[in-house]
Amino acid sequence: MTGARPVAVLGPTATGKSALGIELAERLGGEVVNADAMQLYRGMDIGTAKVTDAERRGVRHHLLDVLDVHQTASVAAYQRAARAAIEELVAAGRVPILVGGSGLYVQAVLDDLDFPGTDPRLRAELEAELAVHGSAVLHARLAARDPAAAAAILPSNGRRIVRALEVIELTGRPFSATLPRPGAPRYGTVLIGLDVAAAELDARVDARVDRMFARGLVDEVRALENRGLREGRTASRALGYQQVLAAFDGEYDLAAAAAETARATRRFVRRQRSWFRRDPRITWLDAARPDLADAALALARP
RNA sequence: GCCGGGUUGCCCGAGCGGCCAAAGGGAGCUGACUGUAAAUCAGCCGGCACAGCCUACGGAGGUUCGAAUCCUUCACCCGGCA
Repeated sequence: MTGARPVAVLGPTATGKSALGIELAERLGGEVVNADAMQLYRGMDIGTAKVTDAERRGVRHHLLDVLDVHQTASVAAYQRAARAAIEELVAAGRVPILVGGSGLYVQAVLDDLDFPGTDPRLRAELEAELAVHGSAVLHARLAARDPAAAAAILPSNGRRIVRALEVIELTGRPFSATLPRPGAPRYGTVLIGLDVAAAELDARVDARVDRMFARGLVDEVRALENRGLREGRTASRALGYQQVLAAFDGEYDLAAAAAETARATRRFVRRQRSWFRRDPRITWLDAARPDLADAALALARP
């Protein structure tokens, strides 16, 4: 019983977060809580580089495989489930290790984000309006009802405008369109960021994509297609899956799908960096350093 | 060997005498981000001593007040004829 604080392992994809998470869990007497939006899905294994049973080495993982591909993921639901899992672990004297690269999901757990409700019908109406009239029209409406939100959301960002209008409609209150500045992390969590030099990460991404295809991503996608992958708003967009589906549709061949996946992943890495970069609570470690686990451990229990 | 088509910025590609540092796309870089977030969206993207200048549209030369755009020639690529 170490009594160590919860740890969050963050950073861009392909830096080895999963492996470090398992190592920390072993050495701290903890369990892993997934913070990766796509690994929530059952059957999305190869393309999300989900850790296998063997790789888990007996370490328990939470919030993996909790959604079917046709279901739409939701940060709010994730927030509830992840917090519940963490609180249970803490109560049981186990150390929660939050591992993942979905910035918003991580922040939803560790920061004071309250997600107002949602209403499928209202949402559908707004989306229909968006499709017909365009985002500028909706933005004008937002400007009239919530000037602050309108100022923070660009007129071209239809998705965010729709959600803002939905919240205002539902709650009668303004929409928080800006992220809260990071405060003290919930549970006293220690935030550890993993990153590697750009060239090295590019190489890792290429290798990972090659491995995905070599290990049967195409078959995995085909199987998931039968389980409603195409109907899934979230899952069908996942890197690799999206590209393989496009190849099935004849947009390009599988070789191009692989190349496209690698490219899209690199873009994704950039967005992940720009998300995590501004969080001053994160202590960054070079994922390539040989004593990575020890360094992380030293941060976890000073 | 002859005839025709082509060579544009990191890549693809438009331009066909001035309004061209050169449309558009991609790549790259930066940023926003509260219920699809591996999503959605934005800015930058030849250089500099930056309301101007320099370099640049395969190479060299020429016509013109002015050329990526016209002419000559050389190189390479593609198609047709020998």
